[in-house]
Amino acid sequence: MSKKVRVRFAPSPTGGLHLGGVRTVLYNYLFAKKHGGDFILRIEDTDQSRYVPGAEEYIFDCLRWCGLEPDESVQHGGAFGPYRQSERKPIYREYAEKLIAQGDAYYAFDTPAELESMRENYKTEQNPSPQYDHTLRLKMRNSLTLSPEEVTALLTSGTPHVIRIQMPGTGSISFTDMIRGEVSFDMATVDDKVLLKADGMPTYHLAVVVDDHLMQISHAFRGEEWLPSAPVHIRLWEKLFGREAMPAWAHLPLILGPNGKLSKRDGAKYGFPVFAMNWTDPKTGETVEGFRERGFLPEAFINLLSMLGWNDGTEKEIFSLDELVQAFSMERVHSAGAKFDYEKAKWYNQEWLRGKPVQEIILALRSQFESLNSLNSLNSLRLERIVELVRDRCHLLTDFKEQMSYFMEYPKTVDVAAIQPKWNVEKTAFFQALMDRYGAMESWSAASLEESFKTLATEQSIKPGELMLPLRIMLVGGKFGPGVFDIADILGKEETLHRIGVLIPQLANN
RNA sequence: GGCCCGUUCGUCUAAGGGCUAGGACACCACCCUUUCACGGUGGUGAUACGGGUUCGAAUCCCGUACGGGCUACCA
Repeated sequence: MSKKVRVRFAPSPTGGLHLGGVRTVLYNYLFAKKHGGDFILRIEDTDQSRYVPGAEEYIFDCLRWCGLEPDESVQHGGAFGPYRQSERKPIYREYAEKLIAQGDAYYAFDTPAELESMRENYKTEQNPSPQYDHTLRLKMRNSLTLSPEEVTALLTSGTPHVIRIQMPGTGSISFTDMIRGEVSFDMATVDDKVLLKADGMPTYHLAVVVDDHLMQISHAFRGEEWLPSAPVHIRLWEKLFGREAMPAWAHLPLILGPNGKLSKRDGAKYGFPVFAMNWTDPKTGETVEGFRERGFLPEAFINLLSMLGWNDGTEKEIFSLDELVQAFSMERVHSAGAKFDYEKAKWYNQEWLRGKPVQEIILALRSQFESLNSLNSLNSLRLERIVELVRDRCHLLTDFKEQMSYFMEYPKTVDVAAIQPKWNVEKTAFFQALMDRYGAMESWSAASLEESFKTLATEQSIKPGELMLPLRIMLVGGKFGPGVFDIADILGKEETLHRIGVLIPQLANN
């Protein structure tokens, strides 16, 4: 029988969680759940120099928001911990030493300066970036070129060193990618990657192989940017645990920005979020906006991400997470990268907003806008009517703020210029009379307000069309929003009369 | 430069050798609407190029071009 499906994602706590990262998590998650397996989250904190405090918690917060909680992780426990790479340090050295004993790796004592001068010295026009590979390793200071005595002496004296894989200078290596099929590499073109760093921490290359083995990972899905280093990982599997035990690989297509691989800079540059949630770098204080704060619903965020490189073969585009789990298959994941389209992203959110009960929208709005929480229960009822009225005009949760603002307080700006040129004494008279009529009304409803308005207009021989816009400007402040009489209805008698009354003298005097 | 991956409307994509290359976003027009949206109807718009294989190619093969990724003691 096939072993249980176990997939893992290994974020590095060095910053925010971007679109591509969340999508990788999502596809891992979907595949695992579809096959009744586990989704493991391992923290890739090997590079201490870039480790940012708070980033680890941030990653979990993002996943929680998206509804993609791992089954095993630093925070959730599990049988294969620890899940933080820094806490697994001794394990990696053991396997690195094993490779050396087998003759598949070696110690290298080259200093950063020596490496730099190597790259400088061997740089040519044909080869601008020489690699530490089979053509150059015998010219460097390592356990291949030094005598055993020298090596022992350097080691015992505590000389800083790394362990490098020794890639063969001939032959090729190939594997089957679930998305791309057979991929093969000429081993002579692959360099001797560092496996264990001078500080004793593993590089990704060693860690991913050792951990995938120890954590019994059955499927390894990651971004396409890892494809070039796949031969190193395949080689490590061959030498350490055997190819039969190796997980199935899938290299996901990249999510592209307007210019190549999506970067966090693109967000600021083109005006859309690139991170799941706001991320503030504690070192620089710089904040990059997240989809959540921009007003996206998690369902929509997940949905739009899922469709960037995958579809179910039908014309269905709106999927809940549960539906995705059902419909997902790695066979239908694309091989080509997908350019992120913010306009379409907003459309997904609009669709999700449309299908949501008012109460849930209000709940989401309350969590986003503190000011809404101060409303009492009576206003809460009013809030429901308002949300129902403006929801069709909103793509994002944040759009509600603007759409609802004139219900909550007097309009911040009033576009008097839109009606001033056509204002006259007849209109002044009309609105004064309207205030009397409205003031005397017993039943305050949109229908009765409209009827009364039109009757008065007819009596005074003014076309209602001439008066609708002025009324709107008075109540809303601009040329937007739902029907004026609905607005007046919700505003209530007192506030409606106040807003009309305030503007009449202004218009009449100019 | 080298290695690897990729290429269908502007964007996301459907079509796994056989209808007029279908849908969605965006855009345009019209309808609805005495505002702005929503909605409805319709429209513009694509198989990168060149060779093969085949009765027949978007689809399979080769080449070219273009795009992207990698080329760190980062992931």
